[in-house]
Amino acid sequence: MATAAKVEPQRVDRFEERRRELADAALVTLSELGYARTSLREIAQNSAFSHGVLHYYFRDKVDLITYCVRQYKAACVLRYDRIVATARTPEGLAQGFADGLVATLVEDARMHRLWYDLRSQALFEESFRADVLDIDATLERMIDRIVGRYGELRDRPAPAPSAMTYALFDGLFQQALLRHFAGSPTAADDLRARVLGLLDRLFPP
Amino acid sequence: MATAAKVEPQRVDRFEERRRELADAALVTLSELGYARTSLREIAQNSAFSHGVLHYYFRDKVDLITYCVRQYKAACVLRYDRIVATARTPEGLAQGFADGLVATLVEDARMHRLWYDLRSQALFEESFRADVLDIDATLERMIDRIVGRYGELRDRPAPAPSAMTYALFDGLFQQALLRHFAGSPTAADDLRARVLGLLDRLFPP
DNA sequence: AGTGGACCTTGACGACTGTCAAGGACTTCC
DNA sequence: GGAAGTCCTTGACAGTCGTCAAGGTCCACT
Repeated sequence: MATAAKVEPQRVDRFEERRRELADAALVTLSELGYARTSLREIAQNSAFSHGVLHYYFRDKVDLITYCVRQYKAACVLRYDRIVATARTPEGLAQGFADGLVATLVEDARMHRLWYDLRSQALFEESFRADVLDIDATLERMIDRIVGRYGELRDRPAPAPSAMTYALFDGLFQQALLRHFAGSPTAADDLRARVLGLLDRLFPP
Repeated sequence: MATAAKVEPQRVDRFEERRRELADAALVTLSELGYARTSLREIAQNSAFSHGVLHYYFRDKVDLITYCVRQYKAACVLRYDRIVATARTPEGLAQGFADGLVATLVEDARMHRLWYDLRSQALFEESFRADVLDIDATLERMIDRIVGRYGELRDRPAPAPSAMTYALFDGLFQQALLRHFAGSPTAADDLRARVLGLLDRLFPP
């Protein structure tokens, strides 16, 4: 039908747009309170709508949070691929990578504590596990692109499986995040130094 | 008084003993359900007592969980210090360390997912932060003793700040834990290989 | 024997949760 | 202009939560 072809996609777009809008609001609340203490009413209160609307756009709470996690992923990887694309020397890439992590630590601290919270939840609730593993794999590939490119610039092969490299950098970042929230003033600088140090160790002279 | 000197310590002991007993039961439930879904009634149901008794021995829920976290710490470090004490060669220490981590991964998986859960909570709730940081420091020192001893056996100085070494091994372990719960059959073997690989990189030839 | 205190259970409270049905407001189309 | 459908609000539901007070039971001591 002529009308269906015109109306349908528009409706879907508006529907999807609202979902994204609500998920954005939910992410703000979630990153503020954490998974355990975030209620649907609290999410709605930090949005322009009332609590009932959440069940109009999402099947249930798990559906909403799963959608949020997916949305979070999309915004997560963008920063670093630009660094990879623009770097011309290994030193420049290393600096850009370390600075990027530090910037993430400072600017997106709340969002990342939510990520670690949800990843911990995935250890208990199976409903989150698939999405969490998917995001984790995306982050792993991102780290792998950076480390791989760094190796290229220094004419070296990949030093270790990507899962291992990812785990190492993730460990550094997570510790820095904890220290950051604990009020340590050196958390950011320590992170930068350790990221550069780890890169050195992965590609010894 | 003669009676006070005899009765007081006994009462304190019984009181402390019950607290430990209840904390043990709480840890079982917590490691099963995670922080977000564990209620005081559920804890009591998995113990020999009713839910009201928890407020006889603990001020409130935070007091209980804080006590649990402290108790968890004590049991946490024992395994590895024995490994350090008995190892005579660097290869033996490395093997013992890697095997110990793998054993922890398999046997104490539930307990350790609780640890990561609570550490994530500490990023949100300030009431947990002090205890979590304390446990984290204890684990860091444990890793430092292992790596330091390994360096001794190979006549090398410490390769990095203990906080960095701890973060790296913790990253490896946490990834292995996620894979373990996701059902990956190679999680344990991968962890072993990566721990040994990381030790090698920390002390390059 | 009986009294005081430690220990534990029971039941209730107000608050909060996810979920959903009923219905109003508003737009779109015939 | 009225009908249909979209979008959102409101209010209620059945549970569950942490907390606490009232009151038991049991033991030790006088």
